[in-house]
Amino acid sequence: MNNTQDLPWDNPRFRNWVSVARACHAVERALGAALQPLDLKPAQLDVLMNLHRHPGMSQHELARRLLVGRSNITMLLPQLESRGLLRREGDEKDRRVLRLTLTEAGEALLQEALKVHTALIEKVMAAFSPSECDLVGEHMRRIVEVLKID
Amino acid sequence: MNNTQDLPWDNPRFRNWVSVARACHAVERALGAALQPLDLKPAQLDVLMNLHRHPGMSQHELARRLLVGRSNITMLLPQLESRGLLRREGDEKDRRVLRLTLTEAGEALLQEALKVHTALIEKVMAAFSPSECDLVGEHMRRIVEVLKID
DNA sequence: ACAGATTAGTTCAAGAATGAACAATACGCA
DNA sequence: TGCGTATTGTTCATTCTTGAACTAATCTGT
Repeated sequence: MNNTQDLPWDNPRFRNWVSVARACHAVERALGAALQPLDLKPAQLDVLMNLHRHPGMSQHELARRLLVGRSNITMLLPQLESRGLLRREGDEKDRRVLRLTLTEAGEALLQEALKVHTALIEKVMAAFSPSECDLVGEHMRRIVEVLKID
Repeated sequence: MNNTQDLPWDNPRFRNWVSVARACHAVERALGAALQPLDLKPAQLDVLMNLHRHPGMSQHELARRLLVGRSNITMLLPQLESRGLLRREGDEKDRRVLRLTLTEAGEALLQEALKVHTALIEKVMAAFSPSECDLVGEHMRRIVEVLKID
């Protein structure tokens, strides 16, 4: 141990954010393992979840929502499309954009994956009381907003 | 919007964890951008931070602490070593392990990077009161413990 | 109407991260 | 002592992600 310098580990915000980041990393890893039987990666599940909630999204909208590059979406979608989980159809009005929707198979797989995902999160968040849980969520959503402005 | 199914978005734990994950992702991305002038990636900063706090760590210990594969460490270290930021020296007792320590240059660069990192986190965590902040940190550390057992 | 600037999506090469297979070393127990 | 097992770190092939350059389509201002 080395604390002779003026370092930020006794700064509560710093120390606790580091813990948040570690926990996220750990949960992401656990989710990847838990999804293996469904042959889905966390990034692919994110796509399915977003398309379920916002059917008809464009690829660009999806990329922004996932905080990811547009090219990443381009690389990600064909895997899912060829598995018959989603459809890409050209927009009539604007022929540059492709509208994305889940197929029946996509919805069905999403349901299975969400069972796994929910179970993991329930386990991990069990120690949060409802009010703590909502408080944290509110703060986190504000963080994303603050950084979006940057 | 599509909420005709029995989906977990009205489950507070689920919805709020998703927000946590998004915020982490956003902060990671912002950190990457902020560290660019120092020619450091977030993963490399993690290495420096851990070696500062635990000098003489082995690569295996470092990998476990970062929740990362050993091979990742093997790929990561030469970049930092060749920049003169850390030393790898064989352990006398056990000739399999390599002990890792920061050089003066490594400590100096770490100080610079921590200024950037701390400033970002301060900005992002500004809305947390001290007690909220500690509460969240405690929960997150417990999450990592829970998953470590798995 | 039309030249210039924007925007959506793709391609491609480069950079990370992963896991399985491997070499060298250490340990444990007869 | 010595044999079988653990562990440490490396290598390598594969997969993911990224950002810059590119094409096609749309919008804007005159």
